[in-house]
Amino acid sequence: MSKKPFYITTPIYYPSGDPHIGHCYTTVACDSIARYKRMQGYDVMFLTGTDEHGLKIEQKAAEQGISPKEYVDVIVDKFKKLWSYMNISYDRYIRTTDDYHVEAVQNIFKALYDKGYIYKGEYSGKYCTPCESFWTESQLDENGCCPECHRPVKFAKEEAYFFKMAPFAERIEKLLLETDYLRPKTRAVELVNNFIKPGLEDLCVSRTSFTWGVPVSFDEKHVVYVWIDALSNYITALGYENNAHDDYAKYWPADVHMVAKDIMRFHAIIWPAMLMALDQPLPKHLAVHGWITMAGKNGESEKMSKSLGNVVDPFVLGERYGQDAIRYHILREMALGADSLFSNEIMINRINSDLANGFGNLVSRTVAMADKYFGGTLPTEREGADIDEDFRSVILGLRSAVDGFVDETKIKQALETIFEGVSRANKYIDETEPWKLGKDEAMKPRLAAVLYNLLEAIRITSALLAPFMPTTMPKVWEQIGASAEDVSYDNLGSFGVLPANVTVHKGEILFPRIDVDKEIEELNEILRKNMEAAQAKLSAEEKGEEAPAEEIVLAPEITIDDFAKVEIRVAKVVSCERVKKSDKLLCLQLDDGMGGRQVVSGIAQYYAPEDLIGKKLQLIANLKPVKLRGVDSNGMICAADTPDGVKVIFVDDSIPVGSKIR
RNA sequence: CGCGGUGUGGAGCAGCUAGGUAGCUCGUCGGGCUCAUAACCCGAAGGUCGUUGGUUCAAAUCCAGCCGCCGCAACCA
Repeated sequence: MSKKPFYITTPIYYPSGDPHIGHCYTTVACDSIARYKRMQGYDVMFLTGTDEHGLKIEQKAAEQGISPKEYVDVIVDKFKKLWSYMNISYDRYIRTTDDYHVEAVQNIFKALYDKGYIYKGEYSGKYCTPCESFWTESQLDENGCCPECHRPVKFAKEEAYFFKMAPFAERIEKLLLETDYLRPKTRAVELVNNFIKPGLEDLCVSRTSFTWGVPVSFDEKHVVYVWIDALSNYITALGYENNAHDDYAKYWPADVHMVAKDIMRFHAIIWPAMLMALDQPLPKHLAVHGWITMAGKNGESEKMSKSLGNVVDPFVLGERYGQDAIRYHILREMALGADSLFSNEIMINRINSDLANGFGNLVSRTVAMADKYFGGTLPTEREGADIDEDFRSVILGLRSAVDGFVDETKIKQALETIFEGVSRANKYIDETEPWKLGKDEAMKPRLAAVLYNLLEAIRITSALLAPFMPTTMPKVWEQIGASAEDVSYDNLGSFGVLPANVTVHKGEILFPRIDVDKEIEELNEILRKNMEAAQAKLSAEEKGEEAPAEEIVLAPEITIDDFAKVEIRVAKVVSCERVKKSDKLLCLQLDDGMGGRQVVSGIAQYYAPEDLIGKKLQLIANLKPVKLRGVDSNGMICAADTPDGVKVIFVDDSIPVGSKIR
């Protein structure tokens, strides 16, 4: 009988910086599921990789004066090292720069074009000349400038290819609302309301503004949009539209794509649309998890961020507590959809209470007793008791419960379940009081039965835990004298698997208990140093950039006549209020010396209305009026973009309202 | 009136779909035990279940309004 296939993927990560614990989150979760399914006997394909194209990579490489490929090679190496360190058992690693992937993406793009789902059109939008890139309104920074270089953008058009999304809207809506594709499903409504109901816009799927990407095979000046490139990895890695692999028929459709919530949209909408357009089956599940957030100073959480310098280095943590402890903590806190709080304290407490006190200590005390009372080898004469029954049934119930949770991608619950078994075992020791039995020679058969039951419970719980903590569990098996066969999946459904005369081997402490206060102090010290280093680096970078790299690119030269077209006048703020239902807009009533006017400005994050009232400022007086969030705006006030935000240019109070500025 | 989520003992959460003694983990306190990594086991304290009103014999659970927090979308002339 051939094994059933199981295909699980992480996203392919964007190697614009070093991997951190956020990357570990998804990857460790997928690894655990992959290992569990392998244990169950599935033929597992576990895919991860890196998404190596795009403008940002091109720029990063340019900064360092190396080619994009050289740049990503270095970082990809770091990813692979981390995965190896964290014991990630991926079966295949795809790089979007792999030749076969590039070729396949070209074929996919061509196929979509031939089917009429991709057409050539014109892209128009905000364009940043120095960066040679288009940005959508929402990508622009808080000043309405380029998010990359923070210089002003202008309206421009370029030729581009588009992917028709509309034909798939209805099917996607059904997929999200009526199937269990999306996990957790609570987010489906949000997606449908925000993206599908307003009408799916055609997606711009090619760029001519940079070259680091997959060229469109039939129109070489275009490169394929990174998301089309990236999402395709899930099938190209199996050999779809290429000859490097031949696993597509076997593994597709994927059983689980796991992603973090920030890229849910692409996987929930664009990816299904692509597959529908290609006439391919859809993946079975999209498991969306939250972010690891750092517990901040005031108990507030902040997203992990490199610029904040609060990224916890997985290598450092692994060094201190062991990879499995890190894996355990990540998995144990993971909830689908919700963010999970990460702090040194939470992690250490978790390691102590579950791993050291709970599981580790259970192994330790059991093995120690077998050693002490029987010299390590149990006698075969046994005496059971009623009390054993409940214990045994709890332990034997674990496997099917865990199976269920793993299938639902509920890793946290799976682990909780196993640890209920661990607790039950610790309780069993108290119920049976083996230390008393040990004092009475006549009770030796009873004692042997108790210890044997405990070893069996450890065998079963440790085997169930092995997919989650693959490094430590084999050490447990060593200690309880279990063979590889003893801990196979099939043997987790019954007691009596270990040999009756099993011999234990007392070993090292599995999870040493951690001194919380001392450890937190040390970790905070490390964190503080990291922060300082990050800050120093940041300011050094800024300085470096501001001096030579500060090549301020000026807009094209204009004549004095051009300038004369702009009419700047002094105006006084009469009143000011926030535009309701808006985060960024203030509505100003100005005395402009011409009867007054209303101007809307996007500075609500920097100024409170009362900060402005009574002040004089510069007004672009002849700007074409527009409506912003339904409010008329007749002009624009002058403000400077600074690293600390937007600063309005106030005018000396002695200058009369209405004065022309030139 | 953009959309959605959420508000439960000190902390983090479950319970809410199918109303009926408020539960789990950690922490705190008391007790027990000594095989064990000062670990383990038992017990206790601690909650007007955001708020107001409604339905009901009965509401954390259903309905309506309000408040707070979070996310998404919009908004930056």
